[in-house]
Amino acid sequence: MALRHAVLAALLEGDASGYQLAKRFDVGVANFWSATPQQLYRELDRLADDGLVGVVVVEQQRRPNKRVFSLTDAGRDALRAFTTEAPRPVAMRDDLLVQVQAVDAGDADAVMTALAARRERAQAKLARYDRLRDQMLDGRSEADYVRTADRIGPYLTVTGGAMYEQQNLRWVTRAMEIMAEWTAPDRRSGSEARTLRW
Amino acid sequence: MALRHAVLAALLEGDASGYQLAKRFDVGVANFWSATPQQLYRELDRLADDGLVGVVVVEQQRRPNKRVFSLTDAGRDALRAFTTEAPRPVAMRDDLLVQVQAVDAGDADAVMTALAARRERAQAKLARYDRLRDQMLDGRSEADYVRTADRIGPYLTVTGGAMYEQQNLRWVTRAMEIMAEWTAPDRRSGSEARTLRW
DNA sequence: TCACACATGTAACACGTTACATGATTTG
DNA sequence: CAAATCATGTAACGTGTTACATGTGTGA
Repeated sequence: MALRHAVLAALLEGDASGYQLAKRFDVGVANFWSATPQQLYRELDRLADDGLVGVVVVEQQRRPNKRVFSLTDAGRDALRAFTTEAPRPVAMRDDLLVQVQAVDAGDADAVMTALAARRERAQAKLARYDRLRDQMLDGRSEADYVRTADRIGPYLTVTGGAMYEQQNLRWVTRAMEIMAEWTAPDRRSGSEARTLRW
Repeated sequence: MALRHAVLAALLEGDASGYQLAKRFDVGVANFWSATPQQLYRELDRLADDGLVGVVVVEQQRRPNKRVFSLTDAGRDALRAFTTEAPRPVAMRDDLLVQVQAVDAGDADAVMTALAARRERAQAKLARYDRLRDQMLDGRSEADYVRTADRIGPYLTVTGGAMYEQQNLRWVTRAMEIMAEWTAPDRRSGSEARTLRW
């Protein structure tokens, strides 16, 4: 049940509607958890049922009404309790890794293209995280920030996100080099270069 | 449907029983995908139904019989086709990141403990991946390996795994330093050090 | 003798994805 | 005038987790 707590944690940043949360949890943006809008609407209803979040319907003249959610004391307690539980180990689940693993029996060119696409994504996310981090620092040095800011959680996760994407870039780059070397035409005789031995 | 293809990719390494695959896909060992035994049994049945894997029941005298699965030509085709599809972007889903994000409203000591545990895990996995990689290289340099080995997929994913764990170590270490600094007793007045301002 | 490895599975549930549906307003 | 944004949701399905059940053989 980590989605619950991810939602609660997101509400620490301020009250929000399902729609706003959906943006924070978008795969392309999320730096500590990602989820689809439907997951959020479902979970928010449950959280409200369980009294961990409060709901206020905000009537808007020119927009559909929105339900603005906020942490209740019970929600805050649940979140605190969550931080004391052993986090479950992360499971590797990346399609691209499966494609790379299977490249020997697959289409090397297609995998190369996928690696290049991943590289672009990583670069974009890295840039986004760096910007976010700079906004948080607001001119201060890290040491200074740590001494003066009122939250470190978001700073640590955004730093983690940036480091993760940097690592992604390094790996993708290296993998592409090795694959290029592997599929190089001088590597093995004639037509065997790209289509392998089965 | 990436589990399917992960299973097919695993069978490239050789025929295996559900039990053997379960070990390869174990969270603590897996370097390109992880899955529980139940997922595998379920998926293997489906793959067999769909003719992507073949089954041979091996009778054993002192052991329960086992069903040994192998790739069929159709399975190989499906795997190849999979390598040409756009991989879906990875979704961030790590309990520890949620805990870190929420540390400002949570138990900082407990999160520290969790970070330390993650550091140990990362170190262990890194050591495992390094060993695996050394076994593959078998004394050869990387350049040499790429020229002579008959598969690169597993080498690339194990390299990725190792790099990923190294990055994990770097982040955890840094996060712990920053958190230690943050929770340091001289930081803010008295009892406010660990329990925050709400 | 106790725990672990081998080997298989069922049932139930929780979580995540995809497709679809609705309808107003703002921006280009 | 079309597309994007705001704002909500349902239905159906696919994937992943947890708990349980069964039984033999090996090693400390």
